[in-house]
Amino acid sequence: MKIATWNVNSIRTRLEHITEWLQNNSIDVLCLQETKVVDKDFPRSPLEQLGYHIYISGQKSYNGVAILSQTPLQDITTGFSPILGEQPLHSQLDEQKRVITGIINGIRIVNLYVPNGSEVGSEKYEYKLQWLKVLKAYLNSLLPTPMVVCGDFNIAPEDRDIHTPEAYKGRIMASEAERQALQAIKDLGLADVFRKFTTDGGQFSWWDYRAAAFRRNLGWRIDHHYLTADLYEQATACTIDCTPRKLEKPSDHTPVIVTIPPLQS
DNA sequence: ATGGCGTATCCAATACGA
Repeated sequence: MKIATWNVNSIRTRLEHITEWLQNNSIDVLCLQETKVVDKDFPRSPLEQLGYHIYISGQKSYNGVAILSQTPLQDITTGFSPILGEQPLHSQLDEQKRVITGIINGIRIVNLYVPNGSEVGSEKYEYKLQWLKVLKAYLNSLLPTPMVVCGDFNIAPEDRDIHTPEAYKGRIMASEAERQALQAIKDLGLADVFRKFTTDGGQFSWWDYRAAAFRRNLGWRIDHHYLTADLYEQATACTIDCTPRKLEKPSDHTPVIVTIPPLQS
């Protein structure tokens, strides 16, 4: 079973890239971020025609997540509140549509669009750290079900995940507090499955649109799959597909795919 | 230090991303 994550930076603008990519790759579950569209305007039919069931949580202009699955998902919920309870903090964080989850073959898929954070020390940075703290509680509540937690984390876990780490030391997506917040989540029993297969640097999932960053491979690896121990052991591959990033008018991110055995006992 | 590019929106100039 192949589970992919892809920040598409507007699903309406990227629709042809997405349908073409799905036709060329046997993807069972696709987790999308930054769909940037309200639910009533989500382009369902072109994706349903490819056999996908569609689960969405969108908003106008910003954020928005979706799961496409060849098999129907169970227990779909969106946001923190259904799992953590209706508290003011959770409701407030749920105004931005960044979380959707469901179960397939006994595996819980969690699709996340972690806040960007803008700049270290900014209000948005504090929001990001608070959001990550709530995310940890959210994921803890979902355990011990086997999980694939994937999405755009907007954090480079290590220096080898950044093209020029010394230039970004302590900056947004590389700061110590962000990395510690991510580590606290991993300490629940989740592991970055890309690193099971690849220790190299220079492996990225996002490249700035500016300064010909993609052509020069000046990127960051900020799109990840975190797996519970059982699934991590069973995973047979995790690959970054740079093909869509080469197209005309691409997303600034490219898909990352994990392969795990089809059925869980 | 800034902007560099791209997307969305009250379609023009601004917010936001990473």
